[in-house]
Amino acid sequence: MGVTIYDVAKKAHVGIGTVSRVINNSPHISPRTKEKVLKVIRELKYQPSVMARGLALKKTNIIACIVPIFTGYFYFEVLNGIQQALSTFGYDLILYSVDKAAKKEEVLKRTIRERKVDGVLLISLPISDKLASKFIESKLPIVLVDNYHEALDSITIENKQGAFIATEHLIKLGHRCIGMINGNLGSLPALDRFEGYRAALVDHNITCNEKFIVNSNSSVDPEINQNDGFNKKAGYRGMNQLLQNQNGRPTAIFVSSDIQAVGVIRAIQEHKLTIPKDIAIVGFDDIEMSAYLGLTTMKQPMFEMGTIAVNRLIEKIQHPEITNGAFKQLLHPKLIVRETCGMNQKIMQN
Amino acid sequence: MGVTIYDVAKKAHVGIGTVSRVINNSPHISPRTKEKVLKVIRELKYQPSVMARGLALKKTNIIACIVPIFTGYFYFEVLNGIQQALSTFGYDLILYSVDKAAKKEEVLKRTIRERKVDGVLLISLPISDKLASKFIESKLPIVLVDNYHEALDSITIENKQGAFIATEHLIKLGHRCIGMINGNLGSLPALDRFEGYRAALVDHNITCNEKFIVNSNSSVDPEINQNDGFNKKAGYRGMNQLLQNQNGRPTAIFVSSDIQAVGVIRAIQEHKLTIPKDIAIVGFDDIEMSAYLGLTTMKQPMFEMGTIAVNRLIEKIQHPEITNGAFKQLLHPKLIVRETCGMNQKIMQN
DNA sequence: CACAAATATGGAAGGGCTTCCACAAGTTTA
DNA sequence: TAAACTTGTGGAAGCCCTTCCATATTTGTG
Repeated sequence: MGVTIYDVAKKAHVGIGTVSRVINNSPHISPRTKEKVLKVIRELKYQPSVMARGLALKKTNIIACIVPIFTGYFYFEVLNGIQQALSTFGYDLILYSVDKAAKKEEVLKRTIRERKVDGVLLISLPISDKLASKFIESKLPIVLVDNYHEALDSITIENKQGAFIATEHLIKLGHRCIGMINGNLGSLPALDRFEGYRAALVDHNITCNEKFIVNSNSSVDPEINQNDGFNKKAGYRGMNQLLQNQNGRPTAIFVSSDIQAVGVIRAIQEHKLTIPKDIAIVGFDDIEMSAYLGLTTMKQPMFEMGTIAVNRLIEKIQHPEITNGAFKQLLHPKLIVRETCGMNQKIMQN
Repeated sequence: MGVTIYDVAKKAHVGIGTVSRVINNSPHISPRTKEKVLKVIRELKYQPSVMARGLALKKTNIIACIVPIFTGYFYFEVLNGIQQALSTFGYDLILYSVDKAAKKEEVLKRTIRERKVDGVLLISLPISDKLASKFIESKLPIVLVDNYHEALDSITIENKQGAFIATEHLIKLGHRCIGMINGNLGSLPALDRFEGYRAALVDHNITCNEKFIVNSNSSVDPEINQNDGFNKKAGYRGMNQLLQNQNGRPTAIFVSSDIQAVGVIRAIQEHKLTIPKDIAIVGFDDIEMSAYLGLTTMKQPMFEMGTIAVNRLIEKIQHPEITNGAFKQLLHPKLIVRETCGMNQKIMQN
């Protein structure tokens, strides 16, 4: 708040370069001077100015994290992983939450232009080819989490495989009439999960009834479109829609996200049906709440996704020569069996 | 990424001061030159360096937001409000999530020293007298949200009043044996809510049975202590504890947070009891999920808290002469009646 | 029309750091 | 003992802005 490197230099009877070297742990400095300078720094409570350093170094020690307008534990968990990893590297996190695609574009472009951050983490948000190449050109490191682009580094999970496992689990439990409640097919995860679901049915020679597949494409209700349809309301609406079908109903449903499952469960209960007796459910994500709902689901390693992303990003910041798009981490979801699939009665532990 | 104010000045055949004035909308500039400079800026895609500007101005246009390690919609909502308000002012948000008290101290001290941010928002986190005066002394603006300190500005909600209303609602529904499941009494909100609960009972001449009051003080389980006991597990454990009581059970319970209520509901269901028939519930917070649980609760204006906090903080940044501690905004929670209290059968709308 | 006042503009200084070059002092080598 | 390296240190220059002061230009007034 006033004490600068000059004050320290003067009081320690050394040059500013020496002080700078001490701060930055430069090897070419004698232990004696180092100690002397350190002492003065302590006395004066000197703290280097982040701004000045940033200006000289063209580095901010901040990374930007762009998330959809967050309304889900998924982002919480991922952000927690990011935070934790980041702090071990001494980086700070600027958070941008964007509601609509237009704003996303604007934020991304601005981060490139402004150079306020050393790197960017883009969570669950697709990126256009044009913007992707802008990033490459600008040499601003970026890592995608839970989304994919050919030319950029990314961390994704095996959505298709996960959906396959989830659906197969229901099949193995004897279900032959399995519906799916999905998010917006325009999003990659939703599409992949749909394909995995279908593949499992095909694999087991089960014809899937198109009537029992609901996705939340282009609803007029903006709330339902939020987050690519991965939200409670979309689940609630989807399930109601499915249950209104007069030609019977499925005995089991694969729901493409746990958050939707909350709405699905609600809808089922309102129809006076019982889970899993009347309808069994498997979700996807394993958000914190899922254990309390007894929800069988595919667990995503969310926290881990965050830490992996940070590690890669820091690596890229430190080694700018690393080529973009070489890193494609694929994580595997894991089946967590609870009650809604009808296999266990109780797994909650106190 | 290279084009500076000098490049613009040269190409536009003006001085750097003129360019600076154009960027900053200084009034003393002729429309002609302004247009000329603006044109060059566009051509060169010039973007002022945040760092350099920060150095010259001693301003970063970033504010820090410190939250408990977030695992609750409450913070989501507040953060959303903050984000939204901040972006209208052109500020960015650095997020720090702290797990333990020691880290909180460290983060706070660091923000003061580093001067990386123009202001601080402290969410749901108590602050020591010592640190509070350090902030005042440092002239770094700070606003507390969901917590209180005499000497600092704060936005809190009427916890006591809210708890009173919630409890009274149960009383009015005919309940006479009302328990409470609370967070950690060491936290102000928990204490206030407890007082409100008791005041309501006293007001209606109901003696409260100490056996039916459970709080999550100092559990050995760190998970239960997290977030001052406002978490699912604490609710789950608390309810189980209450139900193990051999001398009967209350007919209604006031739960001090919706997130705990999730655990409470779970525990009740596992005991094969029905809500609200066997036990009625009223929560506190009205997190997003509450509607889907049919949970009657006290709604906190979370989003609004965020925006109010930002407005005040920006005001303080712009007018450093404003005295600290003069601003004490008290918001009022509102009763949202759903099903768990036994009053309505269904309020969910599609 | 002359001169004062208002307005517009250029650019040096300053903000606090890192880095590089130059040089001093100490050490090794032939 | 001189020459050739090492090692440690000082401080100018550079990073890119804003601001202030000096100067140039325009406008207004009697």
